[in-house]
Amino acid sequence: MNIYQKNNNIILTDIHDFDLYHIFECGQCFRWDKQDDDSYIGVVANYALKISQKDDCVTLYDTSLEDFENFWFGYFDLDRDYSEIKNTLKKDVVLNTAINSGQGIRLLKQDIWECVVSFIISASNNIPRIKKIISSLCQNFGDEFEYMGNTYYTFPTPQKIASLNLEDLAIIKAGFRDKYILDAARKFTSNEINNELLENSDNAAAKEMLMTINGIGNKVSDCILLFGMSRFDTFPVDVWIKRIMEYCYFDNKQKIPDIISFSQDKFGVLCGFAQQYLFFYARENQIDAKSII
DNA sequence: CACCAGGCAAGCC
DNA sequence: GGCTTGCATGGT
Repeated sequence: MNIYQKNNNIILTDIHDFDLYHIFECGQCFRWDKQDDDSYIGVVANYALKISQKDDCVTLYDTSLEDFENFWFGYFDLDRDYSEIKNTLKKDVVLNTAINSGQGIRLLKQDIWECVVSFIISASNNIPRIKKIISSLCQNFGDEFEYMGNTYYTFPTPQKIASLNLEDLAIIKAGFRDKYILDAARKFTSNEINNELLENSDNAAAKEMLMTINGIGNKVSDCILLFGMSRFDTFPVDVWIKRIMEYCYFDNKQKIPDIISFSQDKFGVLCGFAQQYLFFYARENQIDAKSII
């Protein structure tokens, strides 16, 4: 990969294992929106970014080299060799197919708190509505800033959300999840839970801590570990993953804990990456209940 | 063809 | 089994 600065843009050439559609549509994030010209605009931390791609050339618009090196490089996980990961996983025939479908997936380095709230909202919900609720949360309670002539909003802090009540939060139409969001904010502001405590815990202890929050169970806590804490040995199982695993490996119904232990045995420290390739493959090919015998 | 009723969607309690 | 909300779906 080569990095150039041109006008106010950062241009990456000869980039591999990187595809905007694969990265943003594999279920890990909710604040990136595809534009009519196939570029994406998203908000991360206190940055907004427009990013486009043509083959092995990627452009980050109106961004300094400093911000790229200090922030976006890490966010897009550009220091990791995905070719090596894919070569290992491709030894499995199912993963080989899944990787051919979403070869450009990368695991984004996301914020723990944002993952906590986002995946609470994801429970029993669909992606367009998840995105709508999160967007409304930010617009109503985040801080406003400008980028390329448009207004964007940061993700509200635990302190900001903890200062709200259920009536305030009703405006985002999260439904029964609003009380869970408040509980999460209270536990993060009281430091009953915080990033440092989580990062100093092993997977089991971190999950246990997260699951003291109302609205966070096994699946949501696994998503927080994988997407917010880089715990790549976790394998979140939602209905899509359950279906594709049953369809490709078992040919019948399975219990979720059995699917998890099967995957952790099979993919080891790479099972978080495997999960993303499988999720994208399942969604792209609409592997649904009808596909299962 | 418009309209409505019932089902259901990245789970959790 | 219930939970909020919004929406695609099929029936009227």
